[in-house]
Amino acid sequence: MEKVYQPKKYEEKIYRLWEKSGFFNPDKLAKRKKTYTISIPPPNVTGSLHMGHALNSAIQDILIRFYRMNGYRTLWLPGIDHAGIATQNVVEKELKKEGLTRHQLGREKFVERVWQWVKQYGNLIIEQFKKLGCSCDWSRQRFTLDKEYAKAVEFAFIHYYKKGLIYRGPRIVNWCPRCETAISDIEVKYQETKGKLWYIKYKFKIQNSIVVATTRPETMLGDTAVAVNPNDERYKNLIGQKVVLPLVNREIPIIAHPLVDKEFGTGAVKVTPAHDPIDWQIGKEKKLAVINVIGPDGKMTQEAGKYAGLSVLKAREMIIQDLKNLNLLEKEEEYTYNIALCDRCHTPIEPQISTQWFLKMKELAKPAIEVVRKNKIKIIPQRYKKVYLNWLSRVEDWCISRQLWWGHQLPVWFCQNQKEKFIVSLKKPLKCPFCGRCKMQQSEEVLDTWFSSALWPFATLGWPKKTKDFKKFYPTDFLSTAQEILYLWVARMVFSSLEFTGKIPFKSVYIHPTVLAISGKRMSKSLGTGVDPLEIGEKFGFDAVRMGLIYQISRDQQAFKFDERTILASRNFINKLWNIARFIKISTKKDSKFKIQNFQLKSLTLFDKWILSRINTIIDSTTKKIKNYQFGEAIRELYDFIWHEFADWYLEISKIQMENIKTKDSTLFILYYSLFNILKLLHPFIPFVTEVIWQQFFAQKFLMMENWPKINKKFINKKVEEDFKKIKSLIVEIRNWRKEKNILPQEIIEYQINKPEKIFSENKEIIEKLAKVKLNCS
RNA sequence: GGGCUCGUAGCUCAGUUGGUUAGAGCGUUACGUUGACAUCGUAAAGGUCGCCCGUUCGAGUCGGGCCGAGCCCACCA
Repeated sequence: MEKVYQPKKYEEKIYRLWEKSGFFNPDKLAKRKKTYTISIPPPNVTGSLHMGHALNSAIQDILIRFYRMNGYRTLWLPGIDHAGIATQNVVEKELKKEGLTRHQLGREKFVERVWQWVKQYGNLIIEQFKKLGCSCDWSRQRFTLDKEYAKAVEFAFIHYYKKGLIYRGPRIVNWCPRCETAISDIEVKYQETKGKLWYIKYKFKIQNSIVVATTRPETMLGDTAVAVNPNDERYKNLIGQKVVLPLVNREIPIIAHPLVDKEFGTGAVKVTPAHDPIDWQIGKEKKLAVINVIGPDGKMTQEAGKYAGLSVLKAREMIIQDLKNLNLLEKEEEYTYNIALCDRCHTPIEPQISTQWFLKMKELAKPAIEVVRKNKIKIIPQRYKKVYLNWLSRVEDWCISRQLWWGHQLPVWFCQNQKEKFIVSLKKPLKCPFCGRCKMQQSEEVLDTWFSSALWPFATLGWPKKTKDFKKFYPTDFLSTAQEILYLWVARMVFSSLEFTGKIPFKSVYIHPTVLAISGKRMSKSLGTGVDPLEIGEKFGFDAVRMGLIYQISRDQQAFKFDERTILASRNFINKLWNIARFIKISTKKDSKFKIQNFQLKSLTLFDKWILSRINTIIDSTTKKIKNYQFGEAIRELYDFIWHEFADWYLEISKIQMENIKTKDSTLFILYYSLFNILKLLHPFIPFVTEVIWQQFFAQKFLMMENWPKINKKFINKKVEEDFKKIKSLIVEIRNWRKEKNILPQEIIEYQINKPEKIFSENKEIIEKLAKVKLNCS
């Protein structure tokens, strides 16, 4: 064994050995009865390992390794998400470098390109998981667009449709007039912009007027109401009356709606259901007409009358001028607001009405609420339970269609002659049931990525087929994830699972803390605040990355600032562990007659009894802490114990005890006993180095497959621990005395222990020697 | 705007039912290459536990208020 542990020399080698052993695969553990299953939250295929992944996979691997050592048949099922929008964007950017757009390529060719990209780069993150030591069963790896998985997705869609839970209808979407596509909320970026707020008079038929404030006067052409807050005293008596829309001369009603803010502008707001999400919602509730005045190309439509064909900005200019001329513009103010931009091309978003597919949520949400309310699924930390329940209890219907090319195409077939007629079917119908002659065409749309990942925990096990895996490993035991996808993903898995399997998808959900930059800001590439776990791993080893991250989490915290110094501290600790093992190995070599198997516990010293008691206490608390998901607490306790009790004290004591023939063998035995238990306790946290050390002692065996230590209660002895504390303070006393008298360590001048306790007199020799060891300053 | 979290040593953080002298790592200072380890050891300096009020024999810990930092969600005419 070298003086310094070199992770680079061992980590890859050990991982290959593990993989070769086959023990990541539960089929190799078939004799075991109890199972423990985790489905990995599938990273995006475009993804690269970031701190969140590193932390999350460390957590999952700790549990998998812990339960594997506890005799469970463990399955950690890995996989990757096709991540619709994200992936499509990446490939589009690639194309752009070649001067191509996806439209030039055509759908089929484009999708082919994406697959190529996936094959080339899609496995990068998997390799990175391996670097971290994740003991996933790679033979069961899944991708959300695999053929089998795609079937499950279509099956789910058809099931919902047949049950009447899926419907088609108009909805307002974020529309990018440059890309000419609807984009998702995630793709919309908000940017603070200085603009103007215009106050426009809408006149009543006879006299007076009501003034509305807007940043987008051009949309007024599509106004179908003016809304005020129902509790606004100023306008109460106007509700129900009509005003004349300027320039257009259409009569529109004044309505009341709680979404209107009394404080904003004049407290009266124009309602344009066709071009604003909130207005759309108000319009839906109040059954207002929807008038489209801006087309998909960003130009004014025929409905805009004399402004038709103008760009939005040009129309705005003219309208302001016209209003001024009519003396209908009361005033204009400087105003700063968040403008919605397309993430890709920075064009302002034009909300547009389009036809989309929806999943009715009300009925599905009910059981998903129940299982969490009744703690059938436990959410940790508990406070997220409220967040989950809150969201589900007022969830709206889920828009599941996306106008993208990369994803699961809807299993919906349209008649070519009667464009609005369609059937829902797994296979392409041979004959069109509507016109009887056309070749039916599949819907061009794809499903929201989350629709497929909602099926993840069971679809990865072969559902809807009743596979052996599904029967054996479902429901899964544990899901660990980041807080921001509690609704996007977790809630959706819960109701999907209840609907399709009748079971909960997992027993516990653990929301891990967010890893922030040391500045306290979110880690993000675009902010330049990201820290790359791979770089740090190359520098300090991946055990250290795992341990350093875990070291920083505690109880119910929601975030922590990533501190590289904990990785350094972990690296140092790992080296300390290495040298503890090295010391024990060297000590054994000196005594070639020693055989651990032959040894029996007898004639133990106080110090032996003390460390035995401590180790068994630690076994107990580490076990409990891992079971309770207190990973940070567990590793911090192990760190303190191993360094500051076992190494600082027992190892020093053992050197003295091994000089004495009477205590030599028992001391060596205790050293072994301690080391082996320590290695086992640490293995889930730092699997590589513990395995490397283990193999220094047992070349043919895997620590990964060893039994988790069992607490031996008869070793726990509080009296001994108390006695040891007393001895410790006596040693400090002696040390200080020697220091005062300026006695060098090698000088044999004895301290007169003038205390009557037996433990002092009985251990006089060791105490005095220890005091010398601890006195190493001049 | 809604929800949530945090404020303890120069920095990053522990401190589980309120109870002696508030801990660790890094950093700083001094000393030390003692056969496991300098990725180490021994020690030292460094804290009115954000501020105010309350409950209590007793508060870093419980309650209320204030100030400050940040996370998540929603996104505003």
